[in-house]
Amino acid sequence: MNIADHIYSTDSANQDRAQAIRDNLRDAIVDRRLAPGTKLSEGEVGTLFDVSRTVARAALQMLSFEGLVRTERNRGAFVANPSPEEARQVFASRRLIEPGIAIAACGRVTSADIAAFRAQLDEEGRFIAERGPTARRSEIKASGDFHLLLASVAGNAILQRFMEELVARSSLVIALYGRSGVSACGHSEHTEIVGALESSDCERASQLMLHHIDHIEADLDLRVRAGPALREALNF
Amino acid sequence: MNIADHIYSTDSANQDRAQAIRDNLRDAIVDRRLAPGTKLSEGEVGTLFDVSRTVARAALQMLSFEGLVRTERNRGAFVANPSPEEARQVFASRRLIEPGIAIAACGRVTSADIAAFRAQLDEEGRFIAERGPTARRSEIKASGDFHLLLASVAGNAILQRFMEELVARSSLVIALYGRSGVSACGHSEHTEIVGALESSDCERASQLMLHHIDHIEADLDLRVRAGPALREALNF
DNA sequence: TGCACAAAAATCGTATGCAATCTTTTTCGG
DNA sequence: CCGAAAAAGATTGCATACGATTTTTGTGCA
Repeated sequence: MNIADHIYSTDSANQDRAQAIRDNLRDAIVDRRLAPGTKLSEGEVGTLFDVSRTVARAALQMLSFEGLVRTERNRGAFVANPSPEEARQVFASRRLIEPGIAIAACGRVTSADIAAFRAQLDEEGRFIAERGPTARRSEIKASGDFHLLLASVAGNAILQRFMEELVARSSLVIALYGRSGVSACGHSEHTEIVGALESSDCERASQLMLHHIDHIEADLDLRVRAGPALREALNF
Repeated sequence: MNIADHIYSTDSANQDRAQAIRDNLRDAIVDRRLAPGTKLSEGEVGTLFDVSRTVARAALQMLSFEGLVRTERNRGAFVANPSPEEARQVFASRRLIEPGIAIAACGRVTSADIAAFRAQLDEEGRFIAERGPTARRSEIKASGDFHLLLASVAGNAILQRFMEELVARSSLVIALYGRSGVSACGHSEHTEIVGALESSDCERASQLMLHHIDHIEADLDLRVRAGPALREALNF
């Protein structure tokens, strides 16, 4: 567990240290520096971030609300290990919400937003071109960030938060059940969506988003495997 | 603040006392025993429920995640006072999500579910018939419970949680900005929705739900008023 | 009387301590 | 040598303690 090498610096006026720790841990979970099932003990988190157990505990509680960690009474917190059923629910939720978000974003998008999308797409492309596990992680993260950017453009704080949770959980799911790298394919789809936004073709943006989600889910192998079940049974 | 007269008894296998307190407070907020803006100090909550500040604080943190209380650093927690803009976002989110939930529920509904819906509708009707503030509160709660029941039938735990949050926040919004009692109207619409579910007319159920939400929102008066703004400015 | 400023009280943020629970290791009988 | 019970160790749940910040109260001066 070598997190905490990013010093969660003066990064914005953080009301809470707990929140900063949560953000750090979430990033670590989302891009797989922390594998599903990993135990996150209050004490360890506390020492790593140099805070007391109290605040470490608060951070873990937040992550548990987001579904990124699962806590068991008197046992502790673990990075979530979503079941295939949970994975399906995550994607069902996204299929329901994201096309609507695309439409909302389409109705409000500005040229500045388009520029931000272009920058985001460039970054995605860079990571896809690179090799190595670090680039892979960054690629997953960037791909998620595209969807979060779209959600922020849509201008609904509640839906944005829902999407933050869904995107984070999707990353976990993809890490666990992802088959190939649909990455390149996903990237081109992102590009198409931005194109639709730019030409204010909201209906098309919405449809593209729906298909995009379908493609991502289609790449998953959600058959129950002996491996995870066994690991689960043995308490990991 | 005379809550805690419901003893949150041996009610189910309670994993956490904090969760029990959260549920209690949430109910109190949703049916207006706690008015928006009310201060919820950690100490007071703690003594009321006979726990330490630690666990009271955890409960308040949960409510803050759900958007039912707003916490200000070094100042404490207050029952949320949603702005008109927030209110709009709550209903925009519901318009996006609930029609889809109706469709999902329609595809999975069993006869046992239908019976549960009927029972729920009966209860709603009872409270509408009654007079007095207590019945009013129960009526608001029952109306929300209808939507939660629908969400549970839909069988997606994630969407169900989202709906729990949205319904709770809606109750706050209605309490703040509700004009009349659309209650009777809402009740008849609920009945229609159950009818559509029973006849497996998913498309109709979805449309009815959409209109239902529109009707609820149409009953709100979301113009910015001097009153709340002033109270807000004066720190309440 | 009214206002500014200071002291007091209340409340929050956080660390730490203790009991309860779970996990691991040790020990003992077969 | 192996398995089961017991002890030791680790970790969580919760309460409490203390400094920091905010709010309220009290007091003196204009």
